[in-house]
Amino acid sequence: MTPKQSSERIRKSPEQVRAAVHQAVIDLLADPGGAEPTIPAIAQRAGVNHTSVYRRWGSREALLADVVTTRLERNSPLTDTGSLRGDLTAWVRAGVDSIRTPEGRLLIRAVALSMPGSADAQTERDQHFRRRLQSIENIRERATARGENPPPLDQILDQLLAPLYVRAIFGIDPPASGYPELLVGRLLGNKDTAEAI
Amino acid sequence: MTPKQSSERIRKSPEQVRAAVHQAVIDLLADPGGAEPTIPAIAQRAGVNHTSVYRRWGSREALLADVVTTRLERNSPLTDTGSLRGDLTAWVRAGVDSIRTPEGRLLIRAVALSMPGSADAQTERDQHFRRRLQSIENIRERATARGENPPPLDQILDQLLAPLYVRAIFGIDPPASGYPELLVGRLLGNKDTAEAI
DNA sequence: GCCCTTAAGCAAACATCTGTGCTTGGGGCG
DNA sequence: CGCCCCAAGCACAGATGTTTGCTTAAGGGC
Repeated sequence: MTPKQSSERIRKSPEQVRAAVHQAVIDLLADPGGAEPTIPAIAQRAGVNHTSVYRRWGSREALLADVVTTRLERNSPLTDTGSLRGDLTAWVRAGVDSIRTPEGRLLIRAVALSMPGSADAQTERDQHFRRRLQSIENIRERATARGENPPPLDQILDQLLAPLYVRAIFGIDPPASGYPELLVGRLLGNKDTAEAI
Repeated sequence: MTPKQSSERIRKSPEQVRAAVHQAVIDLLADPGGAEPTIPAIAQRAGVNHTSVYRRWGSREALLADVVTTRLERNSPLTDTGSLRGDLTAWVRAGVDSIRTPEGRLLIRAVALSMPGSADAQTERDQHFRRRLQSIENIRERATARGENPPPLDQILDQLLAPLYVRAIFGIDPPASGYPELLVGRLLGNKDTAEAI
């Protein structure tokens, strides 16, 4: 086994390719000046041949969907705080933190918008959305088990998820502080909390 | 001057080009099976030369923004109903009607997705958004002139505009009836004592 | 240790999008 | 009626993205 010289071409393993490409997507999305990253650009950044990307993922949308899914899988903050209000607030706070970073915003933008009207894309989009709603469903079920009476899913969609997504997509920063409490307060009613308007 | 035979090339007037291209964008967006329409595809569908499109609009984003703006301009239902609640309800109802049609949904989706992270695109996006918010601002100003106390713009964004946009983008149908009243009711309070909060 | 399947790398063709110089039709204006 | 300017159309060139055939390294199974 000759030690790999600097001039020696080394071939990445499939797992290395996967990791490098994922990281490259994140990096390029997070770059504020850059436009929509193309597959050749991603491949170059990752240091892999672009044909490897084409053959493995097939399309830009599939690649983005893979990255986003992996990413969201990692941070599902389903900690049980003991109350519906606490769970929802934590959930929103995680979302707010996520959309504060350019990377998070652009990931959401990417997944929300990368799928055109084609049929299979619709399926993928639905799956993404199902995942997001599933975590809310878990929170609702826990609340029901506690004897609380959670609002219907539609209302949570309108009042918690929608503001986060629209702000992420259009790049509108949420208020600096207290935003999770504000949204949840509007949803559940402002109880004894000293809220500012 | 030979009368224009069928084989004779006839040149469209600028206004005809504009109309044909706009219609082509709508048609291609509304086609469920189609992918993101490109400028050559749009031009071909419109029966104009693609260079005409490039020279007049310059970019795909600018074209889409133009179509959407024109479209939204047409149905700006800024009728004065005499009350803040009435004005807002009418505004939401127009939005709901718009996103019930595939064409309306896809237009909103298109304008949201057409702007990448680049700097000038950010400007265009802001302009689009400003237009939408401007009509809300008008409603707020009228309310203030009447002596009513309208909620801040941010709150209207979160509670009226965001649900509409998210439902449009993700293709989630709004409730069959009473949705405008429901959203406005959550914003202003469901009783007629609207100064609660 | 050897073979065999898998997938990365390479090069080249291929398709598509984007932009430019030029010609010419069409409508407004004197 | 005739001139002039604007913009649509055309042909072509350049850039970029996409796909394919082939070679060969890497890792697993026997």
